[in-house]
Amino acid sequence: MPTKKKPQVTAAKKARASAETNARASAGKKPAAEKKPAATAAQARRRELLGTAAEVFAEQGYNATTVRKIADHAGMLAGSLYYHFDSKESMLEEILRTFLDELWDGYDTVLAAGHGPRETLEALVTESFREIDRHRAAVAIYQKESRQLVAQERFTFLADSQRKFEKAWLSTLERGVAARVFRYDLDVRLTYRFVRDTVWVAASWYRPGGLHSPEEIARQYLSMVLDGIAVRT
Amino acid sequence: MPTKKKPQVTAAKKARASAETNARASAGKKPAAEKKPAATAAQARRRELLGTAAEVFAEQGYNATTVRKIADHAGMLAGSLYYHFDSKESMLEEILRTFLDELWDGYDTVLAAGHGPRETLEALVTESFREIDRHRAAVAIYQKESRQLVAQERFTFLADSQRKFEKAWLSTLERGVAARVFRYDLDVRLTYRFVRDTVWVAASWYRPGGLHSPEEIARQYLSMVLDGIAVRT
Amino acid sequence: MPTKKKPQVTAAKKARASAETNARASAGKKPAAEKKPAATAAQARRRELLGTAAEVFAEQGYNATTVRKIADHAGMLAGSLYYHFDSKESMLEEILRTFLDELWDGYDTVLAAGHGPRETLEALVTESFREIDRHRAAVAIYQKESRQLVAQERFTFLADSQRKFEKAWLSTLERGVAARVFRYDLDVRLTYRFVRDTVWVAASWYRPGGLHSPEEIARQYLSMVLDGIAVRT
Amino acid sequence: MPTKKKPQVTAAKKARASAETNARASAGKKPAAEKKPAATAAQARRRELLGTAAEVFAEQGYNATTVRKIADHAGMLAGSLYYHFDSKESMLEEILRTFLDELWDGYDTVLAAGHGPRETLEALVTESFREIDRHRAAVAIYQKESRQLVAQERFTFLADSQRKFEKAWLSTLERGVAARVFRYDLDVRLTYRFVRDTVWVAASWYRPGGLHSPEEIARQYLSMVLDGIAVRT
DNA sequence: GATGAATGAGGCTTCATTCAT
DNA sequence: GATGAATGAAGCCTCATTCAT
Repeated sequence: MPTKKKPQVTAAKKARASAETNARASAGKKPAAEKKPAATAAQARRRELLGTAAEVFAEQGYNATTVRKIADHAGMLAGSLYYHFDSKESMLEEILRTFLDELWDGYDTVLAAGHGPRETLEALVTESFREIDRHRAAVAIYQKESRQLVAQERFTFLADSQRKFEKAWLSTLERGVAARVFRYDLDVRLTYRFVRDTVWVAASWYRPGGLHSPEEIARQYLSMVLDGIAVRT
Repeated sequence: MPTKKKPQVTAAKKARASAETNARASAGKKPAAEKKPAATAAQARRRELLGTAAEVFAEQGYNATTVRKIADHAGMLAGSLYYHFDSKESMLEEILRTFLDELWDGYDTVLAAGHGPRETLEALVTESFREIDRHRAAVAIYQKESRQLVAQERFTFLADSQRKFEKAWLSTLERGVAARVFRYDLDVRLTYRFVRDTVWVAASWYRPGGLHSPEEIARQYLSMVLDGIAVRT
Repeated sequence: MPTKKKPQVTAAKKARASAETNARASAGKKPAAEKKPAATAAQARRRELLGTAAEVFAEQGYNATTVRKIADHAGMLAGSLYYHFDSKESMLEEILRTFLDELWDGYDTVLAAGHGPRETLEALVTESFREIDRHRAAVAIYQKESRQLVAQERFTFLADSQRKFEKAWLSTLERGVAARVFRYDLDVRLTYRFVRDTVWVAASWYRPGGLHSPEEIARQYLSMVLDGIAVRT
Repeated sequence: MPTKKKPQVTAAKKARASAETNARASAGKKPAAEKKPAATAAQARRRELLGTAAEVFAEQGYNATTVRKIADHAGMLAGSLYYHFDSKESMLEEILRTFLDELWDGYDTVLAAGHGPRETLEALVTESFREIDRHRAAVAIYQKESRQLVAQERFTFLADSQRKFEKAWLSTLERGVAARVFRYDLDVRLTYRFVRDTVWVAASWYRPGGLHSPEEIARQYLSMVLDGIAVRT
């Protein structure tokens, strides 16, 4: 993986420029309207393509997904994707980054709310299922590929997120044990893995628009995780 | 596989013959005992190579694993693997088949024992962790790749196993609910997925020879699954 | 061939579309005439490459011809051929199919003309030498490889052609014997082989643009086949 | 094709030694008997293997024939063939040399007999069909592969033979034309090719032990070649 | 924005050949 | 004489990527 030499201003610039695009254009008042049609159209296409790519990555696995398959799904030729993106890998990166950004928006809000440990855990689980609902493909990709990816420089942000994630959960669990809200005899690290996996693996079978809303699934999961499946005697 | 005519036939034969070979070993005499060492050595090499391959597949993912990487780990050249196996895919198949065969040996014994639902569930979970202990790599591969593989004719045995698996678990859970051993308000299918994932995902982080024995991990998992992590109020 | 989804589809389509393309060219106007150049250019390239491939196959034998050799002759890299064709084998198939299609165009015309047996034989031989002139490489390939190829599903069309071919010749010879135009003491099958080989083997030494036109060679061959090389006594 | 460095005395020596072997062994009288059992057995095995190889080469083509296929037909493993022969190519060479040696034994006898041109031609054709009968596989191989092979140093003996062959036939034909035994209006080179091909291609369909003896087929071929297939008017 | 054609690296597989046993 | 295991070169094919149009 030699570092890129070609500027490739086109795609990369556009991506980052698009956010500011909103602000820029002729110093307008009502900032939301009029001015971004061009940039927004490009942005929309970009998002659309990333959605398609995510779907295919999730379905077939990143390595098994050829750029051609993505292009097919998007109704264009493989080469054309390179007008929009630097590389297959950069698509993957953007998909995962976008997902994690949104995930942490939600998590940070929850963690900042100052709930008790049980409420925090409930809120985190519920938030997680909401993310699965919104970013099913990205979550599935994350589950399957992140272990391999973290080793690459480009994807170290995954490791950062994982660390933050672990910290949030562990501290919540520890707070709960200390507060005698959670059982004192738990191996906290084991429990962490248990809850974490339990939640995220759901992305592998969850289909948005199914029978249960994310909140409902969260409720049931929480019921099992908190109270167990055995009848209380 | 009617196309090939390679020594694989020989090898495959040996593979199947090996069970008896081992059995006869203890029976001291010398009834044609001389020819086994060769067959057994071949068997051993085969198993060794499959073990290596499984390790690499689990580590890097099947698609991302090149035949050369496997060969490197085995200390030989890529082409040499083809003396022992038909293809990369056939290695994968044999790894998964061997694992599932052993898994079902254990499961079938449990299911045939006529335990009550809770004991059955406990025994299945314990058995599962034992399999994870013994076939960690194969389990990890199974987790990551089986969804893509089932579509291929060659791997339909995965689907068969999945069906059997689902049936065993669902019926155990249903028996438990009927017997009021498990909570009546559970969505059984959801619970099935919950328990299933809960157990198998462990393969992604479990390292044999670590602090906890499989039985101990099983006990803790069961404790969480059955009684929940919340303090009983 | 349901596996592939490559541009070959496009290419193949073009190939079939090309006949009409050529026809329309002379009709001066401009009814959507702009899109053809592309299609025709692709067609031309395809034909060019097949011609190159046929040359090399004929020269070195199909098996001994590496994809790289073809690419070298075409001034490109081996992998680039796969933009135009599915596989080495599919090139061979297209070469032979194209040849046989044209061959049967000619033969069918001859056979439908209602000539007497001697005239039919003369016309078939002449037509054959014309085909050798036009498709020298394909004929040579056909001679050398068809026996091995017919066994493959993909090349059963060769067997069909062979059957049709045999029927046409045998019936012509039989008609001739019945009409006392050909000697009654001939073993018809042996004669069939004799004439058939006599004609087609010429492809192995014939060089188009040489001293003799195909028609002239045909005349000499016919003279030998019909009247023998001995002086009449 | 780097020149061999390894002595490989074994196989090569044996082959050449075998002829003298007869003479050697304990200065015997009646030279034919007793003494060669060992050498002869080896010789026989060698011949047997070459026969097998020739069969497979003829059936599948030299390039498409793997050493393993030959070994399979011979009931041994691929590596074992290298005890008997230096290489796949040396097997091919020996097959062709043996065939050509015998062919020229026959031809030389015919040519030295001082027959007239027509009788010579008849004798050569008959002799050819006898060789086809005896060496069908070798003839078929020769037909299919010789063009590619002559370019290689090792197979220049093929070119020598071809030259001799052409000379023998051309001079016979020319003698015949001069003697007004053959038609004066023939293109002699064309006729040469015609007759040559006509005869040898028969190897591609001839099956020894069929309905017709080689002599009978020769008679029919000669009848066609000399007198033509048309009724004389 | 997109297409069509090509590149170049690399992947899986085959195969003639070697050699210790 | 033969086997079993391995080597190393080469073959076919795939795929991310580039670029002129």
